[in-house]
Amino acid sequence: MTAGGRPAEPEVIWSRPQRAGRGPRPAHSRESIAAEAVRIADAEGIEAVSMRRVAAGIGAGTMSLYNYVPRKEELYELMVDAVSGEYEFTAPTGDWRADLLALARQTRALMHRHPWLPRLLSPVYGFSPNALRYLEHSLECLAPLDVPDAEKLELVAAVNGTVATYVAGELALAERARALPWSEDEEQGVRTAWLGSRLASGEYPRLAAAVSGTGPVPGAGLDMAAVFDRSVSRLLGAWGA
Amino acid sequence: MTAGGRPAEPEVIWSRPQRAGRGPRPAHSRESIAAEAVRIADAEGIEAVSMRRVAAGIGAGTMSLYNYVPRKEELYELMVDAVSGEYEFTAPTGDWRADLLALARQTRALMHRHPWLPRLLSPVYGFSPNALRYLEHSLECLAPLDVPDAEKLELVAAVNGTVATYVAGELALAERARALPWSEDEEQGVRTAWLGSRLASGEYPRLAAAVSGTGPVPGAGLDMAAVFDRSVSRLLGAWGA
DNA sequence: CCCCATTACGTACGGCGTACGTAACTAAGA
DNA sequence: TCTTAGTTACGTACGCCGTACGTAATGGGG
Repeated sequence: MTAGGRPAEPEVIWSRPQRAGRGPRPAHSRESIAAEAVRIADAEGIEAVSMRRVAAGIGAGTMSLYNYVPRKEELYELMVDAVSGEYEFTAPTGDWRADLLALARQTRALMHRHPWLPRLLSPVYGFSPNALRYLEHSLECLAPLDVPDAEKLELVAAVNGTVATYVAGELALAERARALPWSEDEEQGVRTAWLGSRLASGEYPRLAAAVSGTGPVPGAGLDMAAVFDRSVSRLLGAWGA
Repeated sequence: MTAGGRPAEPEVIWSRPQRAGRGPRPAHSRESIAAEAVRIADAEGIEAVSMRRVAAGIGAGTMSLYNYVPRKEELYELMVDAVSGEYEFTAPTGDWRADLLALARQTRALMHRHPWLPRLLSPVYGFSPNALRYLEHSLECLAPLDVPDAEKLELVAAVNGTVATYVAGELALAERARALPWSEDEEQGVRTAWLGSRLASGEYPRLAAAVSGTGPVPGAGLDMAAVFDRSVSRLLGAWGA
């Protein structure tokens, strides 16, 4: 082990004790660190989250942060778990499809509050404490569904995948515009113009016909919430009786 | 416009001419640049792809690359389009579900060949030339399906979302292990141990029961290809008659 | 033929993740 | 109670990164 007590062995951050027995009491907590990182990401985008920024934000020296978070990757894991704590789980109603749709709506709202979340969501973070609470609650909602447990987990994964992809699409233009020196409208404008010119080439007749009805962009004037509900409901309809 | 001819205005890289009329003939092409970036990402991971590395790889000065690619983000866009060219489109059979499943299998194989692809896939890249070819072909396969065109695009998006999420899950442990100084087995070991200890706490009874059958990990001994087919087929089953 | 847009690219700046060394601190063991 | 070993805090430094900018070379259009 190095002088600073920073291990280079495989570990999961959640199994690390927050407080070791021996030395001075830690001046910070994982919660406050995660909260600061989330604050920065919400305000300025995920690319503004750096070890230096977060450390400064909680009033610590940069390298002190490494006593709490072994790598930046683990900081991301903390962030995802922190916002996963925002779910409000209510008792299952008995209608598992309605319950899962309500959960999916919560996920969508969560991602709109934290637009960096879809990008950061990774299957390897899927076993953080709050992720486990989420899975447990999902299984509780799925109690009335008579399929093997393994398939229930598949169902939850499928729903979450659909939700993540859907909301990523909703947020994509805005997120990209925030990271670049021009506005979302300008971004949308050049993309639409490019697409229009390609479609006018006649190489993609079916696509041209398909987008001629609506705008080609993910949500020009549509009620996104309604489309979202419909997509998730359709997926849920593929399971069970 | 700056001295170097590098615009800071909104634009889509695909609408930029590869060759301007005036000066010396460009020594490189977008294709070769994208190919080099893909080569690096395949061999050493997406985080090894830097403007310096790619420029050096094609035998150019670092800043020369900016004559071809205005920002690193656009390099990613080139990469995604480049590998999207690996699809082999065959004539629709008339069975749209089979055709779309075959396409989904190709996507899965593509992502296994280029494990960085799921991470990089972004809805804003969805209109690159090869993405348009893909969409056009998908619509061709969906000709027998009698639903509005807009819904067909929704269907394609839903399938791709499911595929991306699924394969990201397949690759997650391996990709994370490659980026960290330990092996996939070690990574899997510590994650499994952590999960086991949490489940043993009794806080998640349903989850504990659900994972007691199989291992908790995405694919311990399962036939992933079969599970994949089943997931996609189920989704396809939710559409049409 | 010559002008000037365009290509090529070296230098430099501010930021990043993080290895490492050192000093201050405190709980556990003698 | 005193020692000591493990822990926290954090400054410094290294090697990367993306990219702004300035300058020299190049070659097609008027």
